[in-house]
Amino acid sequence: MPELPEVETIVRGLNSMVKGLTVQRLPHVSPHLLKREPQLRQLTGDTFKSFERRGKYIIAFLKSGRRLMIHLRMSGRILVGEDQRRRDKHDHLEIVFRARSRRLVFRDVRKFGVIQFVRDGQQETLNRLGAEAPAITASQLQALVCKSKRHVKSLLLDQYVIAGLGNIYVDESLYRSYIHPLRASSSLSAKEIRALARAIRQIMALAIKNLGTTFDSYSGVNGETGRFARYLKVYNQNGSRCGKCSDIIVKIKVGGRGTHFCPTCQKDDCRS
DNA sequence: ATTCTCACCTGTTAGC
DNA sequence: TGCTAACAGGTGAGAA
Repeated sequence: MPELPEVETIVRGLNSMVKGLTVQRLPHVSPHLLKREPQLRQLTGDTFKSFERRGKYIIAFLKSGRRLMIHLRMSGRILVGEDQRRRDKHDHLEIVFRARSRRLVFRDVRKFGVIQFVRDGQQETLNRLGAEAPAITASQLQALVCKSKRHVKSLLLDQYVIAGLGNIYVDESLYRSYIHPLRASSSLSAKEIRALARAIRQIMALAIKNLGTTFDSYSGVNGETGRFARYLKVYNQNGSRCGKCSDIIVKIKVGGRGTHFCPTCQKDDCRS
């Protein structure tokens, strides 16, 4: 579910609502989270100093010196509110803080989300992540793209190439730069690479400014929904008309992911 | 070595 | 209307 702009919105919300709070108790921790992180209950008594984002990861810095790493995957959400709401069947972690009876809930319908302390293995994963999508430059992208024959869509989804892009923003970036999703990465011209890098930066900036994209379930920590859906040109727009050429937006599968594009604006005639 | 496919889990929706 | 299959914002293990 959440891509970089959504995670960025959540991290900002955590820094405004949870920073400085001390964990009083954990009224609820699901077994599947404890299986991944048996020491999760050690959060009790610790204090959240600050939150940062790296790619789609949330990193919480704790007073004890440890760091907690959260990945929301497809359906994970973090909600912060008063400590008296009813527990949802998909709530897997509840944190009650000492001050102001504030409560944090980790909710995740599909249970793909991961919460664990940062150890060597997790640090290695963070180290290997690619450049941050909102800051990607044409020369960085050039170096990444030229070595691979993979479909450009699949390459852009690879977090170890560029960190933060997901299915929505890859489709939107390719549309904005007139590139067909099935193009071989190494076939992109210098001009196309410049356009793509610029599109990625612009779309990330606009999406962050609009608090991300909400279709149904995503929201920030206070429940506020993202407004970027109104700017979508191709994602989920199959069947409607392209805003540039009036052709019909189509949907295909690339690397197992639904992929939306304009067959006229994003020509596939030079795939290799 | 790089790249592709599938499983992970639950809910919703499209199609018969 | 009801059943079933396919699909969903992501990623990693194992196969090719």
